[in-house]
Amino acid sequence: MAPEETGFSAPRGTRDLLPPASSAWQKVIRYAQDSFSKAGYQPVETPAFEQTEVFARGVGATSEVVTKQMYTFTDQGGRSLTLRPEATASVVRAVLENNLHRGALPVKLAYFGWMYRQERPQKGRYRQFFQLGIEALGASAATVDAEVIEVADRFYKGLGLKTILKLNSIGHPGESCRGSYNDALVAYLREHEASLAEEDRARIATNPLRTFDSKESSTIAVMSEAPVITDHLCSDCAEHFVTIRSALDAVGIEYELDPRLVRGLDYYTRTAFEFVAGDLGAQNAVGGGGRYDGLAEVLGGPPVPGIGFALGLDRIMLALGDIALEPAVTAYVVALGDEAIREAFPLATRLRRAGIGCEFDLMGRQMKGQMKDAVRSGARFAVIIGEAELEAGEATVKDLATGEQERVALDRLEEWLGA
RNA sequence: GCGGCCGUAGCUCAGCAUGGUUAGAGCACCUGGUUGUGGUCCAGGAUGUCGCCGGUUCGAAUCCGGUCGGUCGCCCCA
Repeated sequence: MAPEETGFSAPRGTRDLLPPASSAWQKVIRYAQDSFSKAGYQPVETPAFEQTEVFARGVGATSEVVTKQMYTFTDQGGRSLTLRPEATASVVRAVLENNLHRGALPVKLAYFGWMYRQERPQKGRYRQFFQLGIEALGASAATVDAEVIEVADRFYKGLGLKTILKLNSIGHPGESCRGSYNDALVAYLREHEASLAEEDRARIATNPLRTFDSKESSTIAVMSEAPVITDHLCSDCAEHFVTIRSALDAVGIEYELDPRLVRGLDYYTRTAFEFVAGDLGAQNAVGGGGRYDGLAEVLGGPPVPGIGFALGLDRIMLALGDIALEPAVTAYVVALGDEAIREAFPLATRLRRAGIGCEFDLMGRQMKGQMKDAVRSGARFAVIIGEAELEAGEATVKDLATGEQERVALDRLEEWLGA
C-alpha cells in the first residue's frame, strides 16, 4: 500500500482500474457486447440498486448472498434498498415491469455492470465486481439453453481462454422429478450419516443437494456413491436434457456431465452449467448459468421461463493475463521553435478532426524528450515541424518503427497518415 | 464470518533473526553527452512520514500490541 497523502484509499474490496488495464477491460467488454449481439442479445441497463425485496425473493431469502452479503440501506423515504448483488433478479423485474414478456418472445437481453457483495476480498473476488451476462426469457425450448451456452462458449473461445464446460440438469421441483430425487438422496444420506463430516450432517435437513459441494474427504467418499439427479428426472426434463446435449454435440461444443453441479433454490430448474478455468486457485469458476423457470412467479409475475448466463470480468482478466492493445494514437507532433510550438495544437486538432489519433507535447520538452514521449504514446509516426519545415509548408514524418523519414506537404498529412 | 502469511521509492524487492550515524538495488521517470531525432550506451538527478496508531528502549524499518489493507485456504460464489 502506498502512503496516501490524502489519508483516503479505495474502500476495502474495491480498486481503481488504471491504464493500461482499464483499456484491456474496455476491449473485452466491447468484445462481449459484440459477441452477445451476434446472437441477438441486446443491452439492458437496470438500476445499481433495487428494492431489497427484489433480491430477497429473486436471489433466495435463505441464500448466503442475501443473508450476509448485501449492501442494504434505508433511503430518506424509509424504503429499504440494496445494491445489486447480481443482475438476473433485476433483469427479470425489468422485463415484468415493462411487459416485455407480452411482446415478441423470447426476450433476449445482455447486461454489463458493477455488482456489490460484502464478502471477504480475495484475488479475483471483490466487493464491487463487474459482471456481464445474458438472459433469455419466454422460451422453454432446449434450443435456447443450447444457444445461451453457445454464446458463452464462443465468448471464451474468441478470447483464447481454455475452459471446461460442466453441465447438469436438476429437473423441476415436483414429486415426479426433483422431489423423488430429493427423497432418495436424503434417504441415502441418512443411511450414511455416520460417515459424513460433521458440518455436512446438518445439510441433510436444510439443503441436501449442497452436500455434493463439500470439500470434506469423508463426505466426498460418501457422495461418490450417492444417487444422482439425472437418474430421477421426469420424462419431460430428461428429454429436455437430451435435446440440449445433442444440440451442443451438433455444433461441436464439448462438455462434462457433472451430477454434482447443483443450485439450491426452487426456482432453478433443469439446466445448470459452469465454465471452469485452471490456474485461478479457489476462484476457478469463470462463469455459469442455468434455467430459472420459477423466478418470474417468485417476483410476483406470471410464469415466464428463463435461462441465463453470467461471468465475472475480474476473473476473466486474471485468466487472460496481459492482452495486446492497439496504440491509442497514430501520430505525435514534435514541434521545434516558438512558431512551431504554437502550430502543434492546431495541427494535432486538424488531424484528430480527420479521424487520425494524435498527441503532442504538453510539458515544454525539448526535441529529445518529445521523441521519447512520441514513443511512449504508441504513435507510429512522429510528425516533426520546425522552422525549416514550416517555411517549406511541410513536415518531416518519421516512421518510429523503421526509423525512415520523409518530407510531407502539411496539407497532405491527413491523406499520408490515413493511408 | 474463521484460520495462515504479508505490508520498505511509481513498480518488483533487499535490509529486519544478533535494534545504533544521512534506508538501498533494479526497472520506470527527469537532465546532460548529441545547438533539430526515440528505442542501445555513458554520466548525473529527483522521489520514501519503512501502511497507520500505540508500547518497550538512550535509540525502532528492525522487538511487542492493536488497527487498516492485501494475499492464500475455508465458507460462499462469478
